[in-house]
Amino acid sequence: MVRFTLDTKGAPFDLSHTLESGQVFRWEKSFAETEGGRRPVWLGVLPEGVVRVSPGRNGILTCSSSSRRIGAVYLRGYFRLDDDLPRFYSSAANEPGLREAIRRFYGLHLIRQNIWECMLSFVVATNANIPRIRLMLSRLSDRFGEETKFEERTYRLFPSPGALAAASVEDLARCGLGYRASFVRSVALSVTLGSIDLDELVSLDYTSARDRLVERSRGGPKTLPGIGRKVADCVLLFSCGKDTAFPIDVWMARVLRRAYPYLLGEEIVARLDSKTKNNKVALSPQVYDRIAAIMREYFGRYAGYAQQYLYHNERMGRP
DNA sequence: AACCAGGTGAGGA
DNA sequence: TCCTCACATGGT
Repeated sequence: MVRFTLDTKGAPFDLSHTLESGQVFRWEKSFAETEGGRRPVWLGVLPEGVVRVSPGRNGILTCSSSSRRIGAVYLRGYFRLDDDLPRFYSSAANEPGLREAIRRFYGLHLIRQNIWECMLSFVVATNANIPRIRLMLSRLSDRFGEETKFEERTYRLFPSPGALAAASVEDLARCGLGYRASFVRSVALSVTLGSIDLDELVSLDYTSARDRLVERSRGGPKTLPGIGRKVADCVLLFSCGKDTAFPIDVWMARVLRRAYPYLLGEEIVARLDSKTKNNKVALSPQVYDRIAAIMREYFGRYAGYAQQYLYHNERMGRP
């Protein structure tokens, strides 16, 4: 067991907003009674082990972890505490759509998470809601992840590519994955066989990395089935540091339609208004790319951050 | 009890 | 190239 503290003074950081904003799915919140009142305690299962984090007075986080590999330096990188949020905030100070979101979720950070876990998480996330995503990932981990101990309790780490590649589609489906089970297996296989090099994505520019994730090889089968533009953008933003990535899901489509119709133009607004039989927004790859390009140009360097604030604000409902 | 969910790939026009 | 639709399953 390793105890340490993490000083977040000098930079806006809100642990709960960050962990509740739909980027990561293997953190659980509880509460502890202290002399100062009730405070949140977050327990996270990371690739290197288990960690407990609780925000205290003066922006000091009290932490303990199961591994020496998870310490203050690690979490500083994971929570991206060195990001210049004040600069993002001042660049958005007069932006009508963002102002409210920044006020409500002041201190929300993008997280830099493990690429493999992030990729699997958002493959599984397609056409599902967040509670269910958490359930699927927790079942996958319980069934295929390595055991680890922390404070007398056992946890299961996120399963490795090899562990999932070795599983049968039926066994994967038993984790409640539905039709995503075959995607999960194929993606795990591609990573295991080296058809895609995840670490390389970090060094590529955004467009090349996106293409690497999405494209099929010469009309052949996709190397990464289940990974389209939206999933690729999530992976690039939440795990590869591509801060101009701008994932567009149904919530983003809604807020963009409402708050930025003048940027999108009539044609795209009409697309966003049209629904399929299933009452879903019809976002073809081309329209997705056009919207993302417009918003990227509008928000610039902080497009990814803008997306995350707008997304979370929309999901939390407007007061 | 419908309707929805951090979408995608297959198949047809 | 474009559009439409099925898809499993748990949440709300």
